[in-house]
Amino acid sequence: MKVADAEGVDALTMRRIAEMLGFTTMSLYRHVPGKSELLDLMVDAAWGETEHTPKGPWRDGLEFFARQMWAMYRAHPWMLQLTTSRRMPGPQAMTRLDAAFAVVSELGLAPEEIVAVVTAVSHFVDGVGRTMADRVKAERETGVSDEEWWSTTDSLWEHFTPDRLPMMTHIWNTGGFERPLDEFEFGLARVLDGLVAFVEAEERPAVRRSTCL
Amino acid sequence: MKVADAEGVDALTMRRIAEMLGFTTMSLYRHVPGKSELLDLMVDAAWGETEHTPKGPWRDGLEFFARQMWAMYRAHPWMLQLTTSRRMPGPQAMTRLDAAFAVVSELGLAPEEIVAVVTAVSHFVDGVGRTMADRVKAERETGVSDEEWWSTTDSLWEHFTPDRLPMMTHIWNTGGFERPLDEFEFGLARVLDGLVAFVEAEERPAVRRSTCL
DNA sequence: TAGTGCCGTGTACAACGTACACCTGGTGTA
DNA sequence: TACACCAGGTGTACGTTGTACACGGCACTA
Repeated sequence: MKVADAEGVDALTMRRIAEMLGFTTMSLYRHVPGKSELLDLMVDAAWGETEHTPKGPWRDGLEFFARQMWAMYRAHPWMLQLTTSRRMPGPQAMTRLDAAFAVVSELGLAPEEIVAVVTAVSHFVDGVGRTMADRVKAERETGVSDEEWWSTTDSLWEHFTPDRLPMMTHIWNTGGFERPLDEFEFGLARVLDGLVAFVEAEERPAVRRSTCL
Repeated sequence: MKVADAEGVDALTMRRIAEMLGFTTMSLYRHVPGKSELLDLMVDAAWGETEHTPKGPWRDGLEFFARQMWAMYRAHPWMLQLTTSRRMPGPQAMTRLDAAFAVVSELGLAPEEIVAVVTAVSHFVDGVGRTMADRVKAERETGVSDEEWWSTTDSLWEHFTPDRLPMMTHIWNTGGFERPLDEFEFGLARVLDGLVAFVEAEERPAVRRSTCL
């Protein structure tokens, strides 16, 4: 995890891990069936580092849960480039999920609704996390972050801006991209507002059941 | 893209592409600098397949935008396992984004707010898409989907359910996992509700500017 | 004392992206 | 007509990856 945090998950090879531990590469396979299982363990270990969501007002609890996830993703961006090869969350992630369920359990929601509420929050955090992780990776790989990047952007800009992207040019010219709102803060507040509206509605809107897959 | 859709992005090797086109592997490098640029092109081509977001009531427009993204991700789940090596969206994605900006542009929002609103929706769709993509990948790789999977799940369940996961067991026992709500439909409605609340508020809540990175 | 696992080692292989040197046929210019 | 040029296709080769497989030593038990 130390390597993945610092140099990205691509730098995390079995040989590298072994070298760092002072053993040979193949010795690792005495303790772990393969690399993907090892990555699964890393992911669950990261979940284990987060704090347990406390009981309390449900909106605060959900917000806490989201912020913990966000902190986790910021500390370990590699989590978002991994496909969770197993289909179920690991035990640590399960524990955290359970606590999040508990927070919304006193609202009299149907069980599917409890799941849906927590899932909606997770999906949002996953989404922000992903673009954050991509940004981190791109910065590490290309080295430079601002000086070179924005200059090339400028030239690109002139290339296809004219009238094919009217709104973008307008936003660009009025500085909307220069001082953006915090994507996580803004989105989280909206998602939670939307959930409040759902929970407080006298008759809750029906939602389609999941089609298979 | 045909290969990636059907067999996953891991099956998409340069040799495979060349073979499919009837040329040798290295001939591809006459047309594309490297694989990652080719993947960038694929991603942007997928954006090009979606329909242009029409003008109209802003909530409908945003919903349309989200549904188009969702359809795109369902058709091309591999898009979500790729790290967009370049930092800017391609021209097709740009065009779609521009149309989405246009939809919310008549609300008198500040430019940063326009960006934030569209970004929030995208992040949510990204998040749902990601877990969907993982599920698709897992099903392809492990072959079986239900019969074997749920049986192993059952045994796992007995293992650590007792009292460490009270809410999960409760939800499990009351069938909350068996007939889940559609994650996309549910979440999208909440996110849009939250955005409506934001837009209609007399004084819009301040949001922290993005801290760098 | 012989047997039985656990744990670490070393070599080897297939698959990947791609660098590099080479060939080849069509086109533009003298 | 001659010739240079070069976009586009070919073939071989290299380094890196995950990991299969055969092997060696150690501790412990019957």
